[in-house]
Amino acid sequence: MPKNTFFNIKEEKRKMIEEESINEFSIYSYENSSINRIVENCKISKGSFYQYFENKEDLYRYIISLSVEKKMKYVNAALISEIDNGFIKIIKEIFKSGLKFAYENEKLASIGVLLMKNNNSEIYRKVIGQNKNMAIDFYKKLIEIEIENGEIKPDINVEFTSYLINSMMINLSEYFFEINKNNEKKFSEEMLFLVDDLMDMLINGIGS
Amino acid sequence: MPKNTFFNIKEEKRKMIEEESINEFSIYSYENSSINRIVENCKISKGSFYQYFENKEDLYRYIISLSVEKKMKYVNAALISEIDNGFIKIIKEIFKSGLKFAYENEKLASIGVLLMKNNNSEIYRKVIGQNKNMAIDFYKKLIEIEIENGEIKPDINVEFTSYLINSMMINLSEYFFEINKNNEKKFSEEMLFLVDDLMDMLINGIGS
DNA sequence: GTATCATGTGACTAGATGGTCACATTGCGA
DNA sequence: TCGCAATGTGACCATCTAGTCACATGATAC
Repeated sequence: MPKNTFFNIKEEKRKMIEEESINEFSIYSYENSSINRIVENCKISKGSFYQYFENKEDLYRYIISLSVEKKMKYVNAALISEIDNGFIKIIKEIFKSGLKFAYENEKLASIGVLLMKNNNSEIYRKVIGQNKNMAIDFYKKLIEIEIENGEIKPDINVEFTSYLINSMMINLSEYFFEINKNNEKKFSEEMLFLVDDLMDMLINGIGS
Repeated sequence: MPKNTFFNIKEEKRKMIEEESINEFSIYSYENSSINRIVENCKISKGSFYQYFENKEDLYRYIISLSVEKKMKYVNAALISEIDNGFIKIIKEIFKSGLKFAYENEKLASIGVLLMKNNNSEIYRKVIGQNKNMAIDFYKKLIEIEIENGEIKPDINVEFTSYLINSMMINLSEYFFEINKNNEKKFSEEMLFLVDDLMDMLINGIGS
């Protein structure tokens, strides 16, 4: 966590540091990011920076925590409202809220994507660590329940399917970013139809 | 391309340099890899290295070309033998040959994975560049043909589905690596069943 | 006015990096 | 044995990195 000094400085300055850090980490991976660049963009001195944060990792973890906190606000709302409505509805809402988060917090989302991609790095182990399979395990439980309910084929490879759904969520974000980048389209319900397409594919397949 | 000198040196030495470079790039991304480390591991001098290669990029492109060439040998064989057997069979064989390549050339495959992950880096643009969507476009054509043949639903999102299949191939490799790492299982036909599972999911869905 | 303490500063360190270059060694043909 | 060209070398350069530290400035208390 940042030192107390960081929370004592003027809010304007604090926001500036947060903003520039988010910007840096949304462009560069942890390893390739640069404290020098951040302090230069913030127009604060190196010495000041190290009075606010223990080190680079301290700053990174703080920024990640901001991102996680914000994303949780989106996803939790979806989870709570759909918890009793079965697999498809829950997954759909998780995906949609994930997309919405990514659209409304492009840089924070990008930081997450970069971290997830670098899943062999030391910082990944440190930051994600034992929570690595949290999402996958969650999907696994949902699937198992739905198999019992007779909604999902009992002979599918649950482990692999959970992994795949998790990957799809990540891929979906990337696809979404790519479309958004090229087309300059505004985010709309139309974009969320992608989620419906995806879930339809997952449940019913593409074969006719 | 490497300079002529590189192809003049003793084969033993050349193989050594190739091997150590493959090792380095399979662990570190292009940006994080180190020529210093490579020459140290090869026990050649820095000066020698720069008599073989123009620069770091030159070496990297060469190693990538080795990897692509080898992978093509696997995939092309599959393509040629299955070209007339329809979408499912072709995709299955591409996936299977991809897995086989990854298993038998773990480090080369890892280099490819690292490059694909860094799809925002300068080196990605340089090396992959305009071939970025080659695989996706290929899947797109296959799907369109199969829609005409009545084998695939005509109302699916072709663009998105192609993208997804491409992602699946990448995810599959990663999943495969992860399983392989943890279980110390030998590669077997059993592993290839994953591809069958995946394709069954794609065609028929997981719903019952 | 002075003492004290929090905050701000940027030159500096040690360790990397990719790449260069003057020079040393080797091999080979005459 | 000489001469020349190909190959090999590692100290060195400029440039980057994260992190430190002696000092400067500012604010508050008395």
